[in-house]
Amino acid sequence: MTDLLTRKLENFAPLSGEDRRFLAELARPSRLVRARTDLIREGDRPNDVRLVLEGFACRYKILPAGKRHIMAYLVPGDLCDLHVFILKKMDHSIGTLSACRVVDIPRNRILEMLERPAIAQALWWSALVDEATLREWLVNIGRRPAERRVGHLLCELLMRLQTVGLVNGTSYELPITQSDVAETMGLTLVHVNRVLQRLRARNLITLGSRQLVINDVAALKAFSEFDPNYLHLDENAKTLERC
Amino acid sequence: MTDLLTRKLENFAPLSGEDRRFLAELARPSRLVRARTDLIREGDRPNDVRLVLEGFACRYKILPAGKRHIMAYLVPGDLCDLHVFILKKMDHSIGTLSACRVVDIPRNRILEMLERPAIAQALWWSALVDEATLREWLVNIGRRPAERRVGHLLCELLMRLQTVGLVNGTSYELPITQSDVAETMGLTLVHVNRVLQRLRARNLITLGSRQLVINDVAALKAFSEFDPNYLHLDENAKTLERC
DNA sequence: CGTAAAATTGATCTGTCTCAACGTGGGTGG
DNA sequence: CCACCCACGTTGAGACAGATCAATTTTACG
Repeated sequence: MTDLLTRKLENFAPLSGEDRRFLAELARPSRLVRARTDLIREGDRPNDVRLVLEGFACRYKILPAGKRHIMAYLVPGDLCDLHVFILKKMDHSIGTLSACRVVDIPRNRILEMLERPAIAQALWWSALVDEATLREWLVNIGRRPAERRVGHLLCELLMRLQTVGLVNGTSYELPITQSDVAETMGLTLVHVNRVLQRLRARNLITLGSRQLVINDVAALKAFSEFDPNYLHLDENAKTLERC
Repeated sequence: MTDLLTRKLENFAPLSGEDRRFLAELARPSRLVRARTDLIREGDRPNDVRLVLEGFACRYKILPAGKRHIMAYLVPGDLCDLHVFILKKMDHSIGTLSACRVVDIPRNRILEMLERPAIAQALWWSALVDEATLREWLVNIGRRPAERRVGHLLCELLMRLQTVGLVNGTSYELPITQSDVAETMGLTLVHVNRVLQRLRARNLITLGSRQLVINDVAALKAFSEFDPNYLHLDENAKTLERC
């Protein structure tokens, strides 16, 4: 439960004991945020970086017609806005989906982090994986039919939550609403509902009361054309290169 | 025509004369690549960074069904794969759409670039803008009907090509195929054709023989819900912050 | 000039949306 | 601790944007 960030970053770069200690201390003053609350809004200039410890948050934009589109999920261990040091204004908002525990990490803390080579490299890795994920989502939404699209999302979350130890066998907590899924996939909530029923009917998943069970992981992955290489999880660099 | 990269980066960070000289020299040994040719493929481990000087290239993935999806356009002045130093394997391919002039910049050249604070900052800015563009595309594909979707793309290209001086008034060369547009927008080539006709009928654009004229920029932007803030062009930082 | 790539047109089909109810479970105030 | 209530999930019927299939015309170019 503790040290999710460490756990996640270690997936990529080997960290020293001191690195680990440093990261563990980051999570010190955390706060609770209720569901459906904005952490930062489009147009704001961010002052610090947020780290999610518990719960699901998301990046989103609101369209002129008032509809929300979700562009990324932030799950425990995820860090937002390393951008802080470069871009002046947020071009999108970040809000919680479920109740969350978050930490606000001030700028100078981040600068200290970036001075530790292993952490810095792992942080860039994480930023690049976020970008790769965006590309995969683009393909997912652009090209796959609704059923595969939703299946793909469930597979991705399985992998991501696994890296922070939030998966029990083949099951994880999914504290979001069907309407959230709809706003993520560019679908209607009505259609998401039917799609989930069809995934259940195919005996691929069991979903109820915020708990997802993937009945047959290999089958769901195959069905959803899920190829995890975009998550770059197998690149546990033993070499420390320059950042 | 020369120094597109300089021109682009200056949009964000003020560069010294020496910075400019440095960037100008980068483009030295350039090569021509014919249309529809891969520059690098999914699975490859990149050795150097590519810079596009002329023509259009794109990032793409091929789906199991054999269909290609384009996830980004690379236009003159665009740099690919700063990732080189972090990620081991390409999770997507890059290929030319039209004939292109490109430069291959070796690793050590890049390291030298990153040692120049102004250039380094501008480079990170550019990477973050690429990511923001991906998010905007996600919304575009996920939520907007075909006509607006295509209009949005044309507006974005107008802005991006403007920053490198490739726009004449309100017109620019668009050396890509309707089928390329289809593969970018998650639409059918047949439907893209009809959409373009409708945009012409609305008197928003004139398009023929690789040349696009936007008849009424304000109208097209409004119609396409185009808000350029995600390109972060107005942030000509006069301050040099730490990277 | 000939030929292949690109653009265009027409007819039909379908996945997803829209609108409109209705069911349900878990939290909260009385 | 029960009853109410509201957010969430579910179901049905009908409409439509965009897909598919299949030609045909136009353009670029060797």
